[in-house]
Amino acid sequence: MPYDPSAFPPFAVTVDLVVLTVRRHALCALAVRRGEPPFQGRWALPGGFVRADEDLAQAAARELAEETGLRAHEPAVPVQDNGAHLEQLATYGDPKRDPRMRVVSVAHLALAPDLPAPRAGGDASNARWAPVDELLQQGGYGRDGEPVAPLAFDHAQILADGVERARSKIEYSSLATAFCPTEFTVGELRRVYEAVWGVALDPRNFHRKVTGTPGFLVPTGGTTTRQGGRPAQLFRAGGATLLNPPMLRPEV
Amino acid sequence: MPYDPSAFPPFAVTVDLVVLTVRRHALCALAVRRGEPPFQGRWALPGGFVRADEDLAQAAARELAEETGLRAHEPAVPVQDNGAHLEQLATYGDPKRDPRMRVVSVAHLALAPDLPAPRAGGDASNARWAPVDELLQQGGYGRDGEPVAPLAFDHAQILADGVERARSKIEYSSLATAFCPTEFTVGELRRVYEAVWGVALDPRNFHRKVTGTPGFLVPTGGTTTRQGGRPAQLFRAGGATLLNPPMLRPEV
DNA sequence: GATCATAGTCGTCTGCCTGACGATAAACAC
DNA sequence: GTGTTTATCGTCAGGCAGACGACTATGATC
Repeated sequence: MPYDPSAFPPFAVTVDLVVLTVRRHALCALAVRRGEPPFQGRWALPGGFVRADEDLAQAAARELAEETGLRAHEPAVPVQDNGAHLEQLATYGDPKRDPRMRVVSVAHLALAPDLPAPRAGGDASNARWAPVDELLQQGGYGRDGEPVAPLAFDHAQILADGVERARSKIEYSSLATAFCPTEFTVGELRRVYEAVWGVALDPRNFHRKVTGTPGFLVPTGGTTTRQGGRPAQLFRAGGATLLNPPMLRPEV
Repeated sequence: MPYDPSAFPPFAVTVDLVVLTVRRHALCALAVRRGEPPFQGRWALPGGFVRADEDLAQAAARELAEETGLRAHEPAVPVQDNGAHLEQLATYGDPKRDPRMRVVSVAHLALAPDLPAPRAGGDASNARWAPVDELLQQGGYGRDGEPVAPLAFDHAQILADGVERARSKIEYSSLATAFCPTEFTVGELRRVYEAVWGVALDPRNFHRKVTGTPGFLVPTGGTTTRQGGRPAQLFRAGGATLLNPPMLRPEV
């Protein structure tokens, strides 16, 4: 017994993705250049329509794979083998958020390790990793001095919400490891926290904290000297998803 | 320049509400009885279609007012004058969640002080406050011994997600005061935490904690003896929304 | 090869917060 | 008055976090 279609207004439903990674000590997000109006030529978050037979999480995972080649992991599953963490973020449905028609967008948040340069439809100039600070500053100037146009639609708000979610979630979950490759050092993990929070952390206290939190890190036995200096132990992400006690973001 | 309507599948978009309150030491949710198929006669969460010119938050506030008479407060605004806290919870869009057609539901979470009995369309027998434990137990028996049918659609999942959100959010925010009337005692606030978390808390340590957290509680100067025993100081919710340090849920 | 710079790891100390719990205070019921 | 209930203050020991000293193991430089 289908509804009478005239009994409710029809909506288009899309998924938009906040894909975050840490590159060169900076928190970066994936941005794609819009090829058609509205906001033609402006940067936007990747996204697309949800298909008729598709769950929201499936649609987000499909878009993520199309844009980055990443496979998505469910939130509950520990991150492994270069897959990305993917979770629902929030839903945006202001009647005027898309000038063409009524579009409700279910935004998702993905956390990925550092990746090779992205390709959007094979065209590298239409997709890039950009520091979130740069994407979020309104009407400012980028690192290269050229003016920065704000993101299309309400994507600046969505990105800001995604960044805030990531910042708070690495406090009490092991999600920071989603930014790291399968094997990583304590120092690399610390640089992730420093980039996401934008603060400097004491290496000694950080080391004590993460190695002392049960289930967070599992030593693999290997060592590496990637960063120079004394070789560091390698770790994998442990089974714990909730950290107890949590990592504490330093006061303002 | 509207989209070609054939370029994407049409969706119906609804808002569903998890309205929580604390009654008689139990965390309760608002449930309404369905008057038509599917799931006719079963209990469900209140909700309805988003209108063509309505934002998602507006739709949720409208539904909340229709069901309870409560006015909604934005998440950032301190709770006052018997308004309820209202925030977006999550969005549910499984293609099969409604057997009639493709419906995407943007669930919202509302926290309200103890209220008089609800009325749904004026009919009291079709709306009630039910303990969440009772609504969530699958195929069990209620307090009166009669069998409990599970909630309609995927509403058990939505309710469970809402309860979990509330449980974790009162840890690090002042949201527990949304369950209290404008003026309340430390003991009343403690009973809110005990009901939501389902644990017993030490009255002395709780008192020290909440009165010592800056910005959480503001004494009004009055006292009350509502609960019997020695008169207690009355407080209002302070301006702080984020508690630092947070309230800690006792270990399992 | 000695020295230096870099990064990692282990300890120590102090202050704060927490949980456990004793003690006192102010109302009501009998 | 005595008992009961709830509120409120205090004390004490253990744990964790921030500040920071010390030592280790590598590569770079002279």
